[in-house]
Amino acid sequence: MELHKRLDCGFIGYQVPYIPRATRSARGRGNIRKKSDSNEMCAFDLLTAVAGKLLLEGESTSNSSGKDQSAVVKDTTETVKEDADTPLKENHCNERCQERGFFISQIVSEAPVVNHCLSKSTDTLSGPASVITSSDCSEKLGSAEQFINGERKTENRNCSTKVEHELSGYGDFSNCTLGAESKKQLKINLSNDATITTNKRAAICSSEFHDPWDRKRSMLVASDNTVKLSLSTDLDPFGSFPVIRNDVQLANKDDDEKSCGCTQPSTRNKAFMPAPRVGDWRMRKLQASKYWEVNPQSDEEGHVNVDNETRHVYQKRENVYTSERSQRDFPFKKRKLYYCNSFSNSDGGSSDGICSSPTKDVNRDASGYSLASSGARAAAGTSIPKGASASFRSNDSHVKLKIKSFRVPELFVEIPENATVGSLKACESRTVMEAVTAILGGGLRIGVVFQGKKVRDDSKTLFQAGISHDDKLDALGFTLEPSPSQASPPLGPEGRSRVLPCETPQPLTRCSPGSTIIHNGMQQETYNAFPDYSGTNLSNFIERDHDSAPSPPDASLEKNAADSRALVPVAAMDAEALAVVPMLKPKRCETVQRRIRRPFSVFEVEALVQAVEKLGTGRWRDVKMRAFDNAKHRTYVDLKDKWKTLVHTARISPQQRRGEPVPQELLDRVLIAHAYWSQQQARQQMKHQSETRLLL
DNA sequence: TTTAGGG
DNA sequence: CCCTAAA
Repeated sequence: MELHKRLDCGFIGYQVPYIPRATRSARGRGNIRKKSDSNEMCAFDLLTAVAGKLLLEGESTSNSSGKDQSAVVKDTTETVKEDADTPLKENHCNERCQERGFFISQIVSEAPVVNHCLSKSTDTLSGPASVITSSDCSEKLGSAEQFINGERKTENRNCSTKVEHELSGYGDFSNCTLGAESKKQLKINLSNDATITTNKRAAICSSEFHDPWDRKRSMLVASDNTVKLSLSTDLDPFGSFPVIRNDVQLANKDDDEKSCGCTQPSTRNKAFMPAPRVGDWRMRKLQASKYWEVNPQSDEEGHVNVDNETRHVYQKRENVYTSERSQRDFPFKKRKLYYCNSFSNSDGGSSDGICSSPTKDVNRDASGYSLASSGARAAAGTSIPKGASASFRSNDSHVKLKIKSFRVPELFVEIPENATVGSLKACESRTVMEAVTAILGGGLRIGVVFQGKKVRDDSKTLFQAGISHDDKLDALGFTLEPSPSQASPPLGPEGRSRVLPCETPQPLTRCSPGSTIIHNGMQQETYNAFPDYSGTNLSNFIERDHDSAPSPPDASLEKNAADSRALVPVAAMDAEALAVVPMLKPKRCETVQRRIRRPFSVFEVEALVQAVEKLGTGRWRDVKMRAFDNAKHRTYVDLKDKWKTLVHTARISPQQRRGEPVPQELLDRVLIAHAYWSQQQARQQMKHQSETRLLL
């Protein structure tokens, strides 16, 4: 049994230390498209660099709960269980998930500079694309709100460890933080006449990206859609919560050799399968469900489709390798495909399901936004208002952009309790690597948000878009989205698609961190669903939830979850058994929404009184079934509570009563019934007592 | 799961 | 309404 104990460890944040950047942007007129390029490359290079090489240290991230947790686990051969000093005991695991974390430090000097894309597009690069960094170093914790727009907040307690690199000057990155906690900034200087273009090409480039450490590209299945990274935290109306369907594989590098060369990419695209969830039934029940459209061709390997739901049928582990291999190859080939077929395929969210709907059209331009067209427009000299000439007075009319931080979704890792700390590190490292690469490796699109609105017209100059150097930096933001090429499987050209549910924790959920997915080696099927607050269906579900008719999505989810539960295999010891799963926001779990208050109507009171008169107090379940059977939102506890208050109300003077007045007649009946049934209860007790006495 | 009772 | 001990 012990073997199957798990440790659930949350991976909460990333911090990316200073990464030298070799490439300087070209001179000349900046063009935001290129700027997007550079942004993209910023993010991408940065993260890939991080993903490429990680040094993982187990470290507590709890900032307040005692020093015992802050000790770095050093002995990597010690088993977790034996390590009494580590807060990794199973019992505490769930509660402490959010307190524990890993800090990833990178050997900076070894971080290669990744220029793949950039160099590719060098020919078109021009402009003062200087990248300036400031290392306004980590302000710890609490700033997660930055990422959240309006009321949608998530408190991501993070593992903020301060990295205090100094500003490194022109053309360098310093301290980009992947995580909610830091406010490190990455500033980009753009000239004011740069144009805005969200670039597809960059995404394509990214798709073709080669890992500097020569990791097998096929190791990762990039997220298929809706990866949203928030770059501009304050302004991005969509990206605050990255909705991530993060199909991460935990492939061992070494596994590549082991695996057979089965490379039928079309046969298994588990990357597009949602992960099964196990855990709290209630949570599952309350999960909102979203749907992704995916290509139906992935339906081998025992994936069963029922209606709009996808079930997973695990196959034996022996098959995993094979499928894994092919899985890994899948994105690789897909990228190639897309490279050839780039533009047509990257026009935005054709396969986007509801999940991605909030942003799927970020880059969509009614006029089309192909590289060519925007380039042409730019070349033709997009008309500039006469007044705009002022902005060209000097080259100093630059718009400063800043990227406060990158947010990378939380990961949830499960590891056997008797695994060594070393394996924990190893797995975490790999997990993180792959997660990051999965997110970014698929390529990113960049959207521009100005003053809360998406700027769609890529051909506009910054000036035309109203982005001036006078503006506060905060007015301008970016959204990062997954490259649509990853979103729509190139295979299955007929375009038939099915809908996959994607779960999103909803506020009503009471969740424990430990109740998330448990998963084994087939990480292809693991995905991260981050709460997408902007999702339309979520609110629907919430509303539906407390009204009578069970909604189909709920039902499907339950089924799905049930299936998953049955199919989750026991994890083995090896690292492959580790899973990447979403860690539900701890804070939001705490902030379980109170049910909305629904005062009883007189009609309801009447029904209640009647039922109680008949059945008596103490049979609330019967009362419920008798009088409120179709009022799903009234539980028997509610009825009992209401009776309680009714009795109280009846006893107090009418002046003291509040709310909708209950007819005195009803209150009288309440008192009568209450007295009667109290008497009955007392009699019952007397009876019992006398009976027992007689027996004695 | 229900009941009972405090918060 | 929530929470939870106890049945």
